[in-house]
Amino acid sequence: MFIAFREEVSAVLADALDDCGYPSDDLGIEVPPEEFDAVLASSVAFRLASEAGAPPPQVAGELADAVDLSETIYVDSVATQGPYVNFTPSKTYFADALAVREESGRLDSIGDSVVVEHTSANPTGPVHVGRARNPIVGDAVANLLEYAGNDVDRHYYVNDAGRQMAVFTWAYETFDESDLPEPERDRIEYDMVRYYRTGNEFLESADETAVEAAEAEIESILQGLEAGDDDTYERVGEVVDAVLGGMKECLARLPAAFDEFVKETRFMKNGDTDDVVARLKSLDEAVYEEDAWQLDLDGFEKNLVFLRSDGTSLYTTRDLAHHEWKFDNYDRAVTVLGEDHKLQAGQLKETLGLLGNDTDQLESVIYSYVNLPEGKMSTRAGTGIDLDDLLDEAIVRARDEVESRLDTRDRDDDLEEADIERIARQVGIGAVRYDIVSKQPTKAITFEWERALDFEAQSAPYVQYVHARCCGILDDAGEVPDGDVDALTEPEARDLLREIARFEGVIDEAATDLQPHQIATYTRDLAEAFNAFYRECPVLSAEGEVRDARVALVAAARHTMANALDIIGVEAPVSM
RNA sequence: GGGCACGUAGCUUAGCUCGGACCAAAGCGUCGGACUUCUAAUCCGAAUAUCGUGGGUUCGAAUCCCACCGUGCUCGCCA
Repeated sequence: MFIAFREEVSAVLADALDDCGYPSDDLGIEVPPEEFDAVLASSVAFRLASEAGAPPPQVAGELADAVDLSETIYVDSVATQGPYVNFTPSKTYFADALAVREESGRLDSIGDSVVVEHTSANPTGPVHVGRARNPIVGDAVANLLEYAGNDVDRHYYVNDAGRQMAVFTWAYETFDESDLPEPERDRIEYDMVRYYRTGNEFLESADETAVEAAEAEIESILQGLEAGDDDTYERVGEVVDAVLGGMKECLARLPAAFDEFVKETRFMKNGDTDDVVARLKSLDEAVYEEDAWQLDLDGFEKNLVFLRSDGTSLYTTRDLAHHEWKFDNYDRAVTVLGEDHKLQAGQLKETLGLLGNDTDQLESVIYSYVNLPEGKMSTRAGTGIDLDDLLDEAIVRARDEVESRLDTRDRDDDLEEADIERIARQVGIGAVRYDIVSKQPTKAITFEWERALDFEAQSAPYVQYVHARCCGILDDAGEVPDGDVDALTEPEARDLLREIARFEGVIDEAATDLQPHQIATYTRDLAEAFNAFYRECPVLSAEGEVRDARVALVAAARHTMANALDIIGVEAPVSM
């Protein structure tokens, strides 16, 4: 509806401008304020005024007269309001909005295959809140692109060949269970991270000879990986797979699921990294300084080292091979990454271009880390709030809320223990996700328990509640009739239809901008429109055509809300 | 110090990419109202803003440009 409406407006307006002898490169199409009936408007008359030698309202009138609506389906009428040219929707526009169900917001396939890489946290220990934006934003970006008609794969790139993993492997093989503190939680990555922390502590505080011996062992692990030594792969792989297994379980609680975990060692073993290194060396930008191969990239503040003086590759070297593999297999590649990786990402893209790749197909979504009031979270140092703890606490608090509301609850549907548990989980985890996904990712967040777990505010339960209300009405309404849009005469019903019709446009724009927070903003607009309708238009007590149409509208609203929540990864409760 | 990002009511944010009906929109908090009626995790109303500061471009700037201030990130043969 909205997208077709917009296309119709563009077409008829461009024609009208041509007919009047004005340039049609700038249509000035915008969304009018709420109080207008128009779905779209144009402010182009402002800019044509001086050329036309007439005041903007007069130009607007001339254009409105020239607009030909004989072929349009969704645009019903055109009118001027001062300097603005307003386009109002037809009955078909509202009727189509009333008819949306499960498919609400899903755009036609555009046939692009897209890989969304997100999270990709090093397998060093429990997922902490500092990085929690990554899986939450990443999952939403992937969902969004899917709704926008792309064929999406979700990848987690596993850094299993870096120095960190070599340190971890050495620590795991060196220290004994008895040297370690009790694990914070009964899951494998909490068990394993104790080796990593103890190992790092040792490297920082042990005497020089002991550290040298340890470093020699770490170095031999890195060399083993570089040489493709099977035994080394196996040793490192054991640690990586164990820790990653636990992290997957944590992420599954959000839930964030992946189609593939791509290990960087894959691009070492198959020779791609060596191939990249050879090609990099032959570039004009390649320099050999201080025994290390580097790239002197234009416009970057530091050289990109791609081969250490000991001959081993670096993260970015392997990532180059990784991205060429993505380009071979997908039309587009989107990466969600923290702002601290921005410089590296810029160098990666530049270098991929030098290697002959079309870098237009690579896009990033940058987010800033969640910090504690006292500073950064770190797995190594053990400073940080574990995502598991945040989710646990969210569920506990949500459960308290559910229980405290049981006494005053109007609806007599007798919630069972299983329902209480379900609602607590949906609301608790939903609130955490919504809080994160509803903000622009570039804004810094300082973690505070009270704020992260605020169920008031502009929060998940507010929009989830609308879905639950819809489900409650539909449960009692029986079969959902098609409904006649002419029976929906109240402005609140019309406004709700407009919001529903707009959903596809919101998805289109949010997907183009890779900004899932626009969907979160939309859920609030939709919720407000529904609540106004709910207040003014009784559904079950209405009769005949009116009741049928209102039931259909509730069904359309319910599915639209469900899909909007689906995109941002927040569950849609059938009751609350 | 260089580069990048962010700065909007007391607090948390939307609007900024694409300037226009914006003398700026929400939530929390404050104050006052609405449940014998489809779930009150709801709704209605009141008060609260030099849109960081200064300049510029424009018929028009929260939105674009420049400078400055503040905060964060970054400037490793780490990732």
